[in-house]
Amino acid sequence: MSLPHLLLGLLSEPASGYELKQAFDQGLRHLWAARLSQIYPTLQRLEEDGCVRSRPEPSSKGPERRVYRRTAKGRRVLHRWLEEDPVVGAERIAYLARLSLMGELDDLGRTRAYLLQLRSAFVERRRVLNGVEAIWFHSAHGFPDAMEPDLFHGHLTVRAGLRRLDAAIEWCDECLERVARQESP
Amino acid sequence: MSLPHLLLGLLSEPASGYELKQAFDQGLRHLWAARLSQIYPTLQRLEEDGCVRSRPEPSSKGPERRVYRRTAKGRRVLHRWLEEDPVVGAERIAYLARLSLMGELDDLGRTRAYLLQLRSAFVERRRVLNGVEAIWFHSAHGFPDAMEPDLFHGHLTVRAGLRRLDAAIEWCDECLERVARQESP
DNA sequence: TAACCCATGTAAAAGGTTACATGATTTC
DNA sequence: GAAATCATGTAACCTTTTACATGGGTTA
Repeated sequence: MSLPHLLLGLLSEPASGYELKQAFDQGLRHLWAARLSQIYPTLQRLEEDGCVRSRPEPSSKGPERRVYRRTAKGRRVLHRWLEEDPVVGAERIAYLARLSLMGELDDLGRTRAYLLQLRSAFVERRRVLNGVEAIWFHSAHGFPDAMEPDLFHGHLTVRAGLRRLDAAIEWCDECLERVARQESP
Repeated sequence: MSLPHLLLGLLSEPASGYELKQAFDQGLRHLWAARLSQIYPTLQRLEEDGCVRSRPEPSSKGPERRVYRRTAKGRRVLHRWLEEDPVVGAERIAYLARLSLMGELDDLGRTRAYLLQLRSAFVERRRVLNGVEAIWFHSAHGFPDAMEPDLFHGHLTVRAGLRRLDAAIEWCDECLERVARQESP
């Protein structure tokens, strides 16, 4: 749906497929995911379309790398995509879809266990994202009100992640209380 | 990834493909989406696998319907899926992924417009979900602490949606303030 | 010397969207 | 008479996952 555009966006600096995968895992991992087996063919297609150009370069460690650079056309395609209106309401939240059908089991103990697992996963993710924000705080000039555009926008989405996780954890607590009330009225 | 399981979950009552689509649009629309062109073949595959059985039935209005029923095997498959551990961290949030790359445009006016569009979309969705919760309140026996299992679990996910939307709207406001400070320091 | 990281890919299958095709009934 | 709703599907295409395949260099 947008992997080619995301790759173009990450190619503000020249990078290999392997590095782009790492950029996904570091910068976008709470927003999107991509496997190497998807990234490599997508880069090839972007090159066929003239949005990137690549050339092999020797690597300090390991085999030769293929380094991709954004072309003028790639930049135009990226900007056109960035200027589109936001798409809201297409999210899929598998763990909630499953929860909403768990009445079928008629086992509130199982529901409680599920909610507790969700809660600890959220707490762990919040811990990690807090660490990410701390790195931002130490490394970004002008934090928080005079940052470089790339860092500023990246930081906005980190804040979104933290707020979502806080909300998710509070929701888990609300649910656990309601399960308790439902179990022993 | 789980459409067959979601359809099995929605088939607590016999239903046609068309009705299952409506159930998606009403009950799961803030968690998952599915098109009719995906639902019909998936039901056929579930029937081949012995998880549902179908028979044609006359319709009061319009053409003949094909009504599906869950089999004992379908029930077992569903329960096994419902007992799996929750999968967290696979969500894809396209509008945030795009925002995180919008530094490329170097145009805070565009960022502000994007955030305002997001905000009003969230406000509208919250309005709709509040309506859904009001229907729950009026129609569910024992609301909120002695509800039927299906309704109870469905309501938990409505609460999740409302909390997320509240968090998303607050986040938009935080971002808009930061954009303003970034623009005129 | 084993495990891990670097680095690139291909192939098959599954999941999902868009477009096409058809036709009856009800409501305005 | 037109538009919306009811109702079922197929075909082509795109996206994503899973599994397979290869091999050099670094570190414990």
